[in-house]
This record gives sequence, C-alpha cells and structure tokens, in this order.
Amino acid sequence: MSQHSGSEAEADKATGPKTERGRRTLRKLLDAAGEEFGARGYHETAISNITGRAGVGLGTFYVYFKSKEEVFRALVADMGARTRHALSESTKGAQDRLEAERLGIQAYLDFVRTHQALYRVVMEAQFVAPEAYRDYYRTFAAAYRQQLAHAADRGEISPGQDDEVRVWALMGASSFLGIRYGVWDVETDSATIAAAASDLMINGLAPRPKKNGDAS
Amino acid sequence: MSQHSGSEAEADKATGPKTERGRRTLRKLLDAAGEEFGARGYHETAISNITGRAGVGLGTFYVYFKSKEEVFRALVADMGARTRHALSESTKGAQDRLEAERLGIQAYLDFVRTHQALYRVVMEAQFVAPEAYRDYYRTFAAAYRQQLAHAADRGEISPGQDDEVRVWALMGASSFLGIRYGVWDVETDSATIAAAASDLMINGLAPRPKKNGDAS
DNA sequence: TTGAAACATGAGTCAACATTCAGGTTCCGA
DNA sequence: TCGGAACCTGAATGTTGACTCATGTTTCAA
Repeated sequence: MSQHSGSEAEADKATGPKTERGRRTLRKLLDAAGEEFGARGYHETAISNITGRAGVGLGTFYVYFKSKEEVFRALVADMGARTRHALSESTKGAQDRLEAERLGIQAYLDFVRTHQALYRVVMEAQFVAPEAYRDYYRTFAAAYRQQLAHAADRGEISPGQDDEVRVWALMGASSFLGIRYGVWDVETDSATIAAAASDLMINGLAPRPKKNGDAS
Repeated sequence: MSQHSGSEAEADKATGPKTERGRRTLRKLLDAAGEEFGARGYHETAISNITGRAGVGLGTFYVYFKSKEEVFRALVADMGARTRHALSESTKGAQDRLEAERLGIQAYLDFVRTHQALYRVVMEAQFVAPEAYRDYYRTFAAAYRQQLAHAADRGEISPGQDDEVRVWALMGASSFLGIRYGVWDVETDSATIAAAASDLMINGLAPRPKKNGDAS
C-alpha cells in the first residue's frame, strides 16, 4: 500500500494525489479496503464499509478510485510486489537453490500468516479480476523460472523436463500449503512444515536407499 | 449430476422428486446451473439465467432448491465425487504408487479439461461456500494420505516427514497445473505435462547422478 | 487576501436480482 | 371420473448497494 513508482490505477490519471492530505486519505482507503475485502470478501464488502473504516465520506471513495473493482486490482498488484519482495529477501542467505527452496517455502507460509486478509484478496482475484490474478502468477512464474534455470546451470538442481511445469507445480504446492497452514491452521510450526515440504520438493516421493549401504 | 444415494440438499426434505417428470426437471436445472456458474461465475449468474437455460419457469427453481447457494453446494459436492471417481479409475492399472502418481496427474488434467466449467465452480466455492470447498479437499486429502501410507508400507515411496504436508503439496501442484494447463492453456499435450510433473514429484529437484557411474 | 485547484461529503438515483406467492396444470391411483 | 399430490409459473415485492452530483471545505500560490 505504498511506494509505487507513479503510473497507477488511481482515478486521477497517472499523477495521484497532489497534496499530503490527499496521499493520507488514499492510504487510509487502500488499507481499509484491504482489511474489508480480506475479512468479508469482495462481494460482501460495500464501499460504505470501506469508507466507514477509513473514516471518510462515501463520496470520497470516488475521488480516488473509478470503481470498486479498481481498488481491488490495485490491492492485488500491491500484494504481488510485496510477496515477491518478501520471498527474494528470505532467500538471500541461501547457500544453493535447494536451501533457497526451503527458506522460500517457510517465508511464504510466514508471509501468508501475517497477511491472511490480503492473501485472501489475491485468491479471490481469480474470480473478481482474472487478469490481475494471472499477472500475479505469471510474474511470479517468470522470476521462478529464471532461478531454476540458473540453478540448473550451476548443477545445483536437475535440469528437469520442463521448467514451466516445474514452476507451476512448485507454486501450487506452496499455495496450497499456504491455505492449509497459513489460513486454516496457523498453529503448526512453519519451519517443520517447510522442512517436510521442501524434502518432498527436493527429493521427491521415490524411496531412498539407506545412508550406509545396507546389504540386502 | 445424478446418482446420489438419497440424502440430499434438495428443497424437498430428503426424498427428492417423486415422479419421472420431476427428476428430469431437477437434472435440467442442475446441468444448467453447472454451465451458467461455470461460464459466468456465481455472482454474475442470475437464477433466471439458470431457469432460462434449463427451459423452465423462474419459480420452478424454488421447487427444487431453497436458494442459489444450495445449487452451488450441490454442484461442488457432485464435482468432488466425480473427480475422485475419475482419479481412482485412472489409477487402477498402475504397477506402483509412483506410476499411479503420473497417471493421476494426467487423468486430473484431462478431467479438468473436459469439465472446465464445473472445475471453476469448485474453485469459486472457496469464497461462495467455504465449507463445501474445505470438504472437497479434506475428503481428497484423507484418501490420498491412505494411498501414500500404504505405498510407504510397501516400500514404493519414501516414508517422508509428514504425509499431511506431502498430500497438500501434491494436491496443490496438480491443482495449479490444472489451472495453467487445464483451463488457461488447453493445447499442450497432457501426457507430456504429466510426465514432467510426476518426474518432479517423484525425483524432486535435487541433481541426479549420471546413469553410468561417471568417475567425475 | 483571494480565487481556484484539490479534496470531501452523503442524500438520492437506479438497476439488478433473490425470493415469494397466488393461482394454474399435469399426473395417477382409486 | 374424480381428487389430491406433485409440479409449474412469472408477475410482484423488497432489498441491496454501486455510483452520481450538487454543494461544501481546505489548501496554497500569487
């Protein structure tokens, strides 16, 4: 809900609010919208809920946004940027891609847990703003593919048969774990989950020989 | 949209339609609802769209369903049953769990492709009928866990650290591949995708030694 | 000090449904 | 052939909520 380079979805052409007061109001609306949409869902949320929470008049909403859908899209885009940022940060200390996978999964779970409401917005975007949703995952997938390609070059992971497929499978795994353990069940320790999940993603289901060559 | 043992969500207590005519009308409504919801989404679909497509009067809808949400839930439950059925069928010929995984992924993709509309209903259930959605995946997860447990006993797969986590990761992977290759891109050959995906699920990302022990 | 740009407001407009209901029509056993 | 059960119908009702607009208020540069 903050640093956008400039080109935006605000009703106000490309410039956005001109005064400090305006920027504050916009921020309040964006935050309120995120909380309301996250808590009640898009269709259950009325503009008046948003303006009520933001503490501004109903009409004020339309000073900043052309429509209900527009805030929603802005929110999705914002979440995408934030999630990518959180993930790339979490991954910085990794020795190799395999470790990065584990760190990434855990960071993702933690991120979802601390942003449950906004995460819901992203998922609902699939139906409210399909374009925004696709962009969200496509952008993600593109960056992820790069990572895998580099890692494969370095021999840190197997080349694989199709990186696009791998990336979507991996995103799907994390996404579902995000629902199951980030939204439905927030108790289980995220490091444990990430360990189990990354073990699967790294080593697969296939049976593994015992460490010390066991005869028979 | 058909064989339910009896206990149902129809407005008519538990018994359902008493005559052949009634059963036909119910079927028509259910089919029409599936198509409309699938094509336009829950909120964009009006009851009159459904009855229009079904070729019955508006009021007739309420002879069979208590509300809009009720048809929707019925549809989700129906999809769950059908999907489980399709998957367990596809898996029957498998030699072991690893092969079953590949067959399952492919069957799932094919299923989504041939039931795009209804698949969308399942995903939207997350917001329209969260209970139905959770049931859908929980039922799925329970059955899947059993499969994995048996397979681990037989030594066909590694024991793993946590089957609940594995199962959700695997479901997530398939689900995303279902969106990516079952809904958004229906061109790519499903067997190829399933092969690449199951390779990842079975062997993981980790680099694999060359077949013939290459002395570095 | 002033006027115009920027911002704020909430009552009112309007269209879109979900659901109801009062009154048919069809089917079928007796 | 009759009566009632099952089924069908679509006009009318009532609510909800996005969006508009005419009218303020605030800010700030000149």
